[in-house]
Amino acid sequence: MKVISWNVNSIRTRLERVLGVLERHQPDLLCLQETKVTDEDFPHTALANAGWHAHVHGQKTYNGVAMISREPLEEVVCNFDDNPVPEEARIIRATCQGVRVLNAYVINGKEVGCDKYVRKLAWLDALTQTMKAELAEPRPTVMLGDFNIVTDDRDIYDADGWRGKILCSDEERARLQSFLSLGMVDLHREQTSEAGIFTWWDYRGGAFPRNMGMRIDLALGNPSAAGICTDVGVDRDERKKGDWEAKPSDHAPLVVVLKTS
DNA sequence: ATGGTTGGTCGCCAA
Repeated sequence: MKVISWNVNSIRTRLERVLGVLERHQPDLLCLQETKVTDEDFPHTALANAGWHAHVHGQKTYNGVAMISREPLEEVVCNFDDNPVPEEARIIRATCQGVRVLNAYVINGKEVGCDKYVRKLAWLDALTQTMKAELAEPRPTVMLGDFNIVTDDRDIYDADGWRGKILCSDEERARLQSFLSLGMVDLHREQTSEAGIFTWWDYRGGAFPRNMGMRIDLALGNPSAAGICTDVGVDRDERKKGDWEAKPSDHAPLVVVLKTS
């Protein structure tokens, strides 16, 4: 089964690209972040006409997550209990072909120490509790999405310049470690230890052509999921395409392949 | 440190 995670940065602006990714990759499941649309205004019809099911958890203007699949998903849950920011639509989970999938859009945090940063850490702490409860089930479980955290120096173009700053602080990395302490592994890092694999490039300053990026979109899996994960890769072409005529998202899709029976 | 681009929405906020 193929699962893709992609911060689409507005599904309405990039609907044609979403349809293109679905057509090109033929995934079983596409997990989107930053759909930036209410459930009412989500382009349900266009996706249904192309043969896809969509489960959505959105809001006006900001955030928003969605799961788009060939077959209907099971056990769909929006949001999570004890969320310190319940009004922000940042997580949706569902079961696809027996695999539990959590699709998360982690708070950016803006700057270390500010109120948004404090909320980011609290939200991640609460998510850890939800993750722990999910892992009580022995089935393959994957959490993927835009984590807005750079794991280590290999995952950013200028590690020294960013050290301790937002996305790279010890406190954020400790929250990432807490997921690993639950037994989850970074499925991408199971495949390669190579430095300079990025999933996001700033729109500003020609960051993409200069490859000034970061790996902040991740796929974590429990041992059961890791055991059947055969490939993880970044669809860099999707970020590349589009110079000025067909605008890309600032994130590239992260493609995860699991060998399900 | 600022930079400076994009999206939603229409004066800015967020990333």
